[in-house]
Amino acid sequence: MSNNEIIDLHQYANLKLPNSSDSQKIDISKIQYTNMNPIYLNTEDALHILRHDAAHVLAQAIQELYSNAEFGVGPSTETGFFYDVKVSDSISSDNLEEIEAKMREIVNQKQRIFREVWTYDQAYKFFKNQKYKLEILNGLQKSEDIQVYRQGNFTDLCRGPHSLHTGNMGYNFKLTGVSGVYWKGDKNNDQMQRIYGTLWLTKEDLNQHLTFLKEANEWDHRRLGQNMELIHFDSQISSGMTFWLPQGKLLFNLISTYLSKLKAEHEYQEVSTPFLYNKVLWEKSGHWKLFQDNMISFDFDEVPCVLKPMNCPAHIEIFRKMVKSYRDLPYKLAEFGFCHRYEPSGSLHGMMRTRGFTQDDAHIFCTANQVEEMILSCCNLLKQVYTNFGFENIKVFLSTRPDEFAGDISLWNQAELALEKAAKLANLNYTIQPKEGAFYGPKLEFSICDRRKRTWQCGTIQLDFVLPKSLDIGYVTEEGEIERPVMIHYAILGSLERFIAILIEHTKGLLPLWIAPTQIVIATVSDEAKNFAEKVYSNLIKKEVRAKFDFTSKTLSSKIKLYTEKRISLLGVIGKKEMQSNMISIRKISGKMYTLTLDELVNHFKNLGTKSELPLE
RNA sequence: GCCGAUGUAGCUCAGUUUGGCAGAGCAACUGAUUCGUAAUCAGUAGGUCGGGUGUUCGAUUCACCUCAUCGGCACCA
Repeated sequence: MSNNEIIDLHQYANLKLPNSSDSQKIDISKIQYTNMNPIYLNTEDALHILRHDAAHVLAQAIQELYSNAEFGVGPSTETGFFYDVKVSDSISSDNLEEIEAKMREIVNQKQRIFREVWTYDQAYKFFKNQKYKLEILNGLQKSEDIQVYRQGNFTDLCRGPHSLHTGNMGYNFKLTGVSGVYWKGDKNNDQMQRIYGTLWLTKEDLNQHLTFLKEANEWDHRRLGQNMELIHFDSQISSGMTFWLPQGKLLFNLISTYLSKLKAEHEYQEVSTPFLYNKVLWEKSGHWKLFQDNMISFDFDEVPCVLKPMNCPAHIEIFRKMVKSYRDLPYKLAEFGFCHRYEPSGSLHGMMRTRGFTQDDAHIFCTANQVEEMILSCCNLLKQVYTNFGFENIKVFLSTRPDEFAGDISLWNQAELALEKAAKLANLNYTIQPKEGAFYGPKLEFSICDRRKRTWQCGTIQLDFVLPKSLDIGYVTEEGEIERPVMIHYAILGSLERFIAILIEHTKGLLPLWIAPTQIVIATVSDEAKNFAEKVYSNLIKKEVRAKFDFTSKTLSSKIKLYTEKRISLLGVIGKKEMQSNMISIRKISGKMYTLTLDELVNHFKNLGTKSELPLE
């Protein structure tokens, strides 16, 4: 065995170890092993083992520093590791340095990591003061061998694998944070603290990751949206709500107009419905029972009222008024509906999670026979929109029946099958999320990641056999019978606020030109160019190019800096040179330069379509 | 809602350790400058130090409460 092999041979070889009432200290050098692939230090394969080592070293350090620490679980993660602990005085982020120093000490000591196999009773006795470890033991069979790993004074119930000593994990790690968690993720359980760390094979990888975290801050939509003068938040006067500044509202309108047009092409009819409703409606629909904590409600004129958290019951109301016969189906409604939800304070997050947001909502009322075709067309339209916005990597989830649901199971099964079939026909690469569906039906969810790689649900297609029944709507069939329509809830972007936030983060503020609220700024080099610049600007405006101007006496350099910070893609520079040649110098934010006539420039904008870039090349 | 951190000028942030007149840069405003691809110069103005209560001769600073934000957790029709 070479020195830099770190494989935990027992784990990988699946060796049969003797049952014994005594703990077995296994010395690897005495084990015969064949047919095993060794894992070497400094390989990707080793990384998750080393991160798991780091979790144990973290726990060991905490055990030494906090005598009364109780431990939960401590796995490796995609970028590092964490350990859940409970100590009598809580651990603050100020304590991390001290813990990290202790960890480095343990790494330095290269403590041998032993794998041991105990009996259930032995383990039970050993962990008698470790409440959470005992709970884990309770979940195991009494006849099972219990595997533990031990290094120094620290022994942990663990499936492994681990490397051979605490030195292998190296020093390329950093504790990154502390957060509160519930034991087993259940809010009814004890509150514990999770200490997070990140660990990499090389110093460069570590620094790269830390830089990534730092840069994620820079491209945060809250910061960028403010620099770009799109949005404003004032949490003291309206927490969890967006103030759209003029440029932001323009962006919002450009996106919603694009969607309106597209939906009209697909025979959706746009409607607008009230914000405020009598609570009775939501009691009937079933929402009140399940979501009253998240609905904003109050008495108004002595009537119990609710601000709509969604648009479906309102669209059902329109269906009731407008649709009588099977001839009217499928009936497709669309609305940019502003919804209010009382989101928990800790979940608010810029425009990603707000208490007031605009759903690009749509509902299709159809017959059972039309369902598949409708869902398929929903999937295809959705794909087209995401592609136009430049999102290629969207995550698709199929969420199935939750424990708390309405309606009967056979309808649910039918609905889940229909969604799955359509997803396959649309070539969607989806993952099933068991029990994550809405109470009234299963759903396809379309999620995108933000700059920090957090996933946010945007689009959704939900099948619903329940609301048409609870709110009692029907249509007359060919045979003259009354039948309930099937309802499909359909949002392409989901919340416009959330989608725009993600778009800002993805593009680092460089919005695709076809929806950039300001497409170009015309800037003068000096006052003598002002007349020509004015002419250029007014011509662009006449041709509906979203241009702005800057004829101030600031230097060109300072203008470039200013509009780079505002994330304006194109700067039209006009000075003496341009005046004389009757040309416009275009500077892309990247620094690339072009010289065009006014007509050429206008034509480029005219031919833009939904392309992100001007075809300047 | 929970754990931890944070809240000072429009924005980014010092100052609080040890209580004693509220600080800087950028932005804004005024004036000068007419400049060629990421910051021209000078001047002026701008803050109840998130809010409340307490301790104190005196609180931005200390204590308690509260609101909000950030990183996570939980929740997300």
